[in-house]
Amino acid sequence: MTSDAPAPRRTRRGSGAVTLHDVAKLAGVAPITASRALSAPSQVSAEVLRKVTEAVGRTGYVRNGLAGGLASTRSRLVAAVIPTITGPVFLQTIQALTEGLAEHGYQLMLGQSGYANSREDALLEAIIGRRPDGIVLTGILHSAQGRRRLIASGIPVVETWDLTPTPLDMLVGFSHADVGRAVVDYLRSKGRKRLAVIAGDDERSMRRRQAFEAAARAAKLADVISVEVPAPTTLKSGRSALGQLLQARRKFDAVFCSSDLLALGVMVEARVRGIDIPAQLSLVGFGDLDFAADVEPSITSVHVDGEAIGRQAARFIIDRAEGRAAERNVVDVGFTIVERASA
Amino acid sequence: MTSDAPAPRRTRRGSGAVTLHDVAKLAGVAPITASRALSAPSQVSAEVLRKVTEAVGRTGYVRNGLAGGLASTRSRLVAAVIPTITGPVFLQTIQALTEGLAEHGYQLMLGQSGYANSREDALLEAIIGRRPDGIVLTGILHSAQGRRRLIASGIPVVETWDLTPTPLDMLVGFSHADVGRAVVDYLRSKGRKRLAVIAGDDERSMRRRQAFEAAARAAKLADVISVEVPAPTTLKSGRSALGQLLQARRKFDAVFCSSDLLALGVMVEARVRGIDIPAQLSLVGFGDLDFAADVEPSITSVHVDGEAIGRQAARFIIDRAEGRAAERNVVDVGFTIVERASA
DNA sequence: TTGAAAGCGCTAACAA
DNA sequence: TTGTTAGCGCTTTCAA
Repeated sequence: MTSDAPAPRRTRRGSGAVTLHDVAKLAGVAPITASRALSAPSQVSAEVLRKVTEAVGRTGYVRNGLAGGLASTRSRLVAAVIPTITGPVFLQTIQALTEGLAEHGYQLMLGQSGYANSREDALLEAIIGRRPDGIVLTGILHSAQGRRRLIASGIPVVETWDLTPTPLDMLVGFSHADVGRAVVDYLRSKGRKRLAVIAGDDERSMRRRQAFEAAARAAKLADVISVEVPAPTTLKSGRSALGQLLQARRKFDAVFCSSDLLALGVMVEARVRGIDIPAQLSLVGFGDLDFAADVEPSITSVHVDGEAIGRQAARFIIDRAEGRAAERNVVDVGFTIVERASA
Repeated sequence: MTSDAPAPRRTRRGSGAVTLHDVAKLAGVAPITASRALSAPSQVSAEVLRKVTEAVGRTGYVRNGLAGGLASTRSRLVAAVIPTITGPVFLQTIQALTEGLAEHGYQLMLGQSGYANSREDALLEAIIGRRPDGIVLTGILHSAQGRRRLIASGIPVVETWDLTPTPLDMLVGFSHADVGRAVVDYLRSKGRKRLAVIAGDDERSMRRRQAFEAAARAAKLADVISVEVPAPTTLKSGRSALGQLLQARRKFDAVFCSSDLLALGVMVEARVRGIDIPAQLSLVGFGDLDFAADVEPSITSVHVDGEAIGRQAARFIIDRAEGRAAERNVVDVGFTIVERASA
């Protein structure tokens, strides 16, 4: 048998992995049929399904998502942008998001923007270039150019952990201003009148702080004493912030911290200085991290359901990707003040 | 002018985004030339570079990474698998990894395997399907099938936070057994003789614990009293574990905890029970989290440079992806015991 | 229910 | 230095 087929003039070898083509050949069907057997089994006869499934098993075939994404313009990739993974605030959200996505075959890409807007534009470009089916933003998008680009890309966006009046697209969060006001109410109900606040210098902490200050003013309380600390907040900055508050030489009987870590720092420092919490000083944290309930005294904290935020964000994006119309684009998950020993 | 070109028989509309083709046309060059201008500017004349850059600016072109990845079999995607993002241990590693990758245009995909091996196989399939240029494993890969699959995929793998004698591929970590032994030495040098340990039930914590117990035995100390707590460890489980140790009604003058969170729990519980740390009880944590230095008393802890691990993992993968031969496949980052007030 | 053809947007291989 | 051609592996469109 002479082979007089022209020799291939160029060869390009791919990854060498098993392709759908191989599976189809082994199963004795066309590639497209094998494709359907895998992605829409109901559209295919039982016999074909069997043969394809068997061929997949024998070859160890794993679908090439890049090729699939290119062909279908659905990458099943979702990007999440957070300021930094080291801050504990968003972790539950990211966890729930990852899981919610994984259940539907979507994979999370993680990007860190930093608390400054330094890397933001580059990050956004890298993300958009991967053609994700959605982008989840936690924390503000600083750069106007970035916002424009995102909108121009047409990629569904979910902003989280906030409730802006002008969402880019979809939104899951709660009102930080309401938190500030609610904590004032709470402290007043405990008979506290001289309020202080320790807050990170990130956008949202500042919003809580401002509302806190305004509410105190509205309630005719003494001016709130404020200390600003750099984000991300730490136990250490909580300690030194309490020191600063004391130096101000104005009395205060309650402190609202913009994170539980700060609150813990205040607690440590207060003990060192012989200040009794809650007798002399009420303490309210934010975030209701795991440990808040288990330190002594336990920390009263503003609880936010970060998990619900992540789950809802996943749902938003998947619904959009699968072409389901959403009933609404904004979800307010609210918050609660969990009363414990510290206040 | 009659157009008698045959009408296109099928049309398929892509994402609608600007393509390299558009950019090339606008710049008056061939697509491949535009491609080179963007990915290897040095291979292109200044004039071409200028025209292409301008065209990119005017169109807002963003490269389609899926298409590029498919064509070049280099996705510039790297997957990281961690047990859960909620445990604070790996965060610094993930952060450094993300950053190290981003600097070179690589993007991180995050997967959570859970501490059980439940989702592991599905996760691995989802990851391999994305054809990442590398996979970073933090935490053990339980499933044998998973390991086989990973190897079969040919994707570079970096295992981290450990030093196994039989790495799948590349490895950055330190010896957990050495940690256990070093802590025994340390406590002995402080005159402690009756040791206890509180350890999470994950693979590596157990390895530290076993070495700790063995070293105590080798040093002819009394048998170590052990309490095992479920991973991920919490402050709460640290508190109750101290309670359990005390119930054992055997004296002990030092506790080694498999995480700083556990150690903090022990500290809280000890204070509640009137046990003086470090006078009556020495306390050593693990991880040297942020807060360890700032609580009262500060916590002596085993410091591991999680950041270095992440950076090295990024370097490993990028070197491999760019075809640079590595000098070595295993890096031991070691650890140090940071002496503080608690021991 | 199955298949043939075309092409998603890019880059490797080759040629000029 | 630039361009031509041919895919990468999959899924959409259209047809049977």
